[in-house]
Amino acid sequence: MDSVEAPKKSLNFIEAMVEQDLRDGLNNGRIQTRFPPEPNGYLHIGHAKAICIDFGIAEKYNGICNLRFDDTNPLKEDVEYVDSIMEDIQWLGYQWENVYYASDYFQQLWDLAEKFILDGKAYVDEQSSEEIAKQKGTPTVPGTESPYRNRPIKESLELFRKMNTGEIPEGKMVLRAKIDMTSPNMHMRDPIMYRVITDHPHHRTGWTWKAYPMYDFAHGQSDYFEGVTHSLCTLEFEVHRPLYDWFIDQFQETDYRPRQTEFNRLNLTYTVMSKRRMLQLVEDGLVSGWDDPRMPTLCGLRRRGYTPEAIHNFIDKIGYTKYDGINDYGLLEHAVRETLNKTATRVNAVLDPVKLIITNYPEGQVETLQTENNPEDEQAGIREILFSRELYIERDDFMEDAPKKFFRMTPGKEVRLKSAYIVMCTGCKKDEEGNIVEIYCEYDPNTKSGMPDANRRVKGTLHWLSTENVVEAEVRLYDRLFIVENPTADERDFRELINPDSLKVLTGCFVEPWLKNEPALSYFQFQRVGYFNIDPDSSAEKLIFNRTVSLKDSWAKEKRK
RNA sequence: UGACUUAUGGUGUAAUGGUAGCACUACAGAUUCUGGAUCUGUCUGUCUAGGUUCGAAUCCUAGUAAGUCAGCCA
Repeated sequence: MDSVEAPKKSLNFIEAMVEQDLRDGLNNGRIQTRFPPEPNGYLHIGHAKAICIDFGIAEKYNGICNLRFDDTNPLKEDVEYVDSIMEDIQWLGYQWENVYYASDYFQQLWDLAEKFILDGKAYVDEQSSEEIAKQKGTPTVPGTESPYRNRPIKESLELFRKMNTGEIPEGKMVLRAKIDMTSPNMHMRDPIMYRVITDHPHHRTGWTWKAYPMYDFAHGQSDYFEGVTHSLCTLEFEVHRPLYDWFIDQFQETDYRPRQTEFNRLNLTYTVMSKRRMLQLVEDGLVSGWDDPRMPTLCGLRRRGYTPEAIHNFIDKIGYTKYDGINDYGLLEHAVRETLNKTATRVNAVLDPVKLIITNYPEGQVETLQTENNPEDEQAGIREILFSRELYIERDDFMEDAPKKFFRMTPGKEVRLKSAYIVMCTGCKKDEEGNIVEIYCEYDPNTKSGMPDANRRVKGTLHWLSTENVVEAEVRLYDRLFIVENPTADERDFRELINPDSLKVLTGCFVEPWLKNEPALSYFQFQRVGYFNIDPDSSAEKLIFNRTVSLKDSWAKEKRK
């Protein structure tokens, strides 16, 4: 029988692996993932990619996903970030099964570390970090063993305990796994498991601990304690995997074990994604903060007008592979346009207003016209707009001497005023400097939208507002933050590569009056212009809109020719 | 010159030994009361060289190129 089912969307390699594991009956068919942020900064679109796979896999295969804060470095972490991270995850539409902290496992990790010492698999090294680094060798030169490597187990155990009492100053001792100093994998050359941090409290455990586990010892073991089956992370942890597996090999008690799988991180053109660089942008005042609408942070994108659906749409398009490429910023813009096109209410807004006078329209007359809220959505309904003799139109929509392909207002030509009448341009008035101050036209009363004559073919349609019925607004036009595709790869400092036009603030713009009562973050399509949302700093007294993304503009393209 | 990983149009991603497809971009055209959206079409691709096979983007070998790793960061 013929069927018209949509072709099955192919699985990405992680989904394929999970389905294979399920077929193999691995871990009794249990699927558990985790999203493990370090609470030391704000989440960005790259994290969103990780969140979507971590939570998405759990959701798709009836598993669970926990949120686990990887808080093993008290120097860098703060509660301040915990709340914003949770907010961003929920904004994306996900709910974790449990919230855990790596610091919840400090005792368990400690006991495990002692077991490693007792088993002769870890030792306390008293050398300086410089000495340890020197002995580590290089990728091409094998390392040499520490003189403390074969000290008595009892000695290591005593010293390890002292590392946690404050008796041992910072930097004087570390606990190291005893693996192989000649391994071609640097991470296997007796990696550090614990270091001492005495003069900084942990944001959750305070002064309880003086010895803190390193990522490699904390992360995999936390996965194991929690019962994670699929530990998904980005490509740079590939070389850590042998160590991840080695630790678990040493104490694994049943068939169960977590498996680490790496996927490509998200790189975006015209964007910097590293926490360090983003922090510099904030600290140098190059952006207004972490939630500056030009930032790739989730709070920045949210303020810019991106919706969770738009983010998901984008993440769906880019996929998960092991190839470390760079994604087009244009694809992100396409994703948000595609999403908002279906949902954004259309409104009239005139960003650069000039007065249009309909000379044959009765003075003082006001008509109430109807217009669609969204032609892409029949459910969206219609609303009323007021029409009168004097209107505002976009300065760009008039040219006194227009080229042939200019389909807008120019003397002697007809254009349609959206949802109103067809008008014929008759001229304009200029000031002494030649600036156009008024444009004149005559309307055809028989061409009101809905009337038979309104079906006349007219090339251009303009948006407009009645001068009687507008409210003023500030409009912030945002564009990509950098002028080069890959600021990180450029030899110049990335701060010199900032797009000087990434923000243009327009004042004296006009919008439909009802918009002043809409809540912050509401989003709209300014008809023929772009997608805009209401900035959180906006108020009924002072309306502020952010441009999320412009509409595609084939006239701009035509003009360039 | 070590280990690990990767290589499919300009970009991202499919094809799981059997017709190289999709999306974005670009470019045409149709259509349109948004120069938006929608629709149609066009351009452009399996890193190289060997091998296995009836058949290779896919498997093997070698090369080339790229990424990651030498924090008491994660």
